[in-house]
Amino acid sequence: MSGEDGELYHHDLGFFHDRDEFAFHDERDDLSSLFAQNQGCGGATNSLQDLDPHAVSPFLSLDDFLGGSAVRHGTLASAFDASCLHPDVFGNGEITLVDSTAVKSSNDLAPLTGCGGGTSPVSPNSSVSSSSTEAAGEGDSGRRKKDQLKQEVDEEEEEEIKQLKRQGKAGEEAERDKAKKQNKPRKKGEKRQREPRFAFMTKSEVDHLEDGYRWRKYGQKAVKNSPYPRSYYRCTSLKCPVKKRVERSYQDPMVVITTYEGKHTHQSPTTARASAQQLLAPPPPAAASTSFRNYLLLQQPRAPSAIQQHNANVSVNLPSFHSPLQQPQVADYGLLQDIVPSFTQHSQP
DNA sequence: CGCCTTTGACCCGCGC
DNA sequence: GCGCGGGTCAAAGGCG
Repeated sequence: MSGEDGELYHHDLGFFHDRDEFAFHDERDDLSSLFAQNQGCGGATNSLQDLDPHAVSPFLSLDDFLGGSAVRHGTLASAFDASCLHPDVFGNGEITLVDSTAVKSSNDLAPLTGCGGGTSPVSPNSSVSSSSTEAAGEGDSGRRKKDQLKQEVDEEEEEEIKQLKRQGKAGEEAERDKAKKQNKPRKKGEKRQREPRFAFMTKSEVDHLEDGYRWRKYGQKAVKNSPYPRSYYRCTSLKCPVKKRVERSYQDPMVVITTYEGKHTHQSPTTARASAQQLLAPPPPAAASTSFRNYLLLQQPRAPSAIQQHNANVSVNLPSFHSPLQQPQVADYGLLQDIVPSFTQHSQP
């Protein structure tokens, strides 16, 4: 991330930095003011956008991120009990703070994004989430272009590799050729679109949060102005484009910032298992209900309040979210069901 | 053996 | 044009 993106990040850090004002805040008053400050996140005021000149592009709502599946915003808002604090944590988007009571594990979080994580245990903690799409902004345009081109090229390259192999070229060599080519833009002026992103802040001692998917770490970079490195993960599933970045806040080492990018093109292993189980037997009525989806259900009746203090010391509301009473659309089930396998299986005690 | 992490090198875009 | 920083690649090594 460089250039504007970096700037964005720093703007965000302006928020992030200020742990006293942003994440896991303890002061209700401050949160209130914060919230008031940030109503622009889909609301009428765009103070944050004013703060951040780059954050002018259309936000990607959670709906958008969730593949257009009409996730009930109100539900999410309530569930996250969070407000949009900044339109662009890692681009342009929305942030939600997640109540610690909501997030017993990353398993509860990531499903929301349709992306997911590793296998490490997770401590129950508060989180912040943010959806974003840098495709809209100029922020990461460079990398975006590259990625887009890379994806566009992938299929062609694949064909080329096959041809090369047929021509006697070693597969490995062909792969390398492909890799090299991937870094070269195919056409001038063609803009690469970044996958939608969705970021969480999670208070956790564990960096890599379990979210039902399998990930392979493919890189790690030192983060400027931070003693903590940023790790890059990729979904191990074949042809699944989802990536995630995990970094620890240097302001609050307990805070892990996880950014998902892209949508899974497959079921999560957890989901698959759950589905299989469902086929075999009806879900237990009181199964361990730590699923985020479960939490969503619990929270549904609640109106998205601007400020609600929780254990996590975060409060929020997503101004852009619809009322929780709004009729859920069919799609409500679509991606969420995909990503939160246990949702329908865990009934309330 | 397969999968994963580590890590240095590399590429690219952006700002100066 | 250069340097910086973010993101990615891929070889090497570890682990079960």
